[in-house]
Amino acid sequence: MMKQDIFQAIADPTRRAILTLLAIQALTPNAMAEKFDMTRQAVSKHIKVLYECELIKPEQSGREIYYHFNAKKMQEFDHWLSQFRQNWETQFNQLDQLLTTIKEQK
Amino acid sequence: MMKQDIFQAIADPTRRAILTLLAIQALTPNAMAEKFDMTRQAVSKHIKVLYECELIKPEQSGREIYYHFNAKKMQEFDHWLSQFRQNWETQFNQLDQLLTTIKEQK
DNA sequence: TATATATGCAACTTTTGAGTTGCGCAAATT
DNA sequence: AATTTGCGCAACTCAAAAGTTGCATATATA
Repeated sequence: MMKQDIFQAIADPTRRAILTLLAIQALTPNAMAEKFDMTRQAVSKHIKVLYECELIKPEQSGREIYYHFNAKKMQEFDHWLSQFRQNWETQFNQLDQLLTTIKEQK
Repeated sequence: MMKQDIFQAIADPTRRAILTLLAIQALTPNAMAEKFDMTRQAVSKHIKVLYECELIKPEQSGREIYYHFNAKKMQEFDHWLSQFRQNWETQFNQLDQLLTTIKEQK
């Protein structure tokens, strides 16, 4: 498992749109293909990428497969991003200080 | 401006490493190239991508260019992620409830 | 049982992107 | 002034990824 890179997975705009859709409700591959102007097979390949990095989960229902958004996996991004969070808070505090200093000089 | 996609920029592992480096301290292209086993020109291309989506900012100093991490831009990513945050909190609450129910049944 | 539908897999083409080599320009050094 | 150094740009190669067509399989429906 984890054949695919989660960063690579969200790099594609179509896959991001799929994730946004699935975050609202689970859908079958056919239903997704109808939403985008794309063949079913093309969507199917995106699904494979998203599935392999565990961003979505399949739920078999007869011959249909409903794909669900896996929120837990999305948190990996959040974790990666957190290394910068300290940094941007600092940069903004510095900006705040600068603005305050300018104000006081007036 | 904004020729490059921020998601695309982050998709590459080398560019992610560059961002991590620059979040700690500003560096010149040559300094970055030394960190990775890569030609300066290869790094230079990554710099271009990161610059064009405003994830880094150049600071000219003589003939050297120090590139700084732009924390503000990274927040855009955070913003995109926030659409799922509600979702994953919900999914975890549901999991919590399920686990609680199972416990109570014992 | 025959047929239609939903899906995944494989082969192929086309596009994109990472990395290299070579060049030119501007700032430092001699 | 000549040379070295730091950098960006353009052309090229090569690998990966997006999308297509065709096919196989499994589940419904007639």
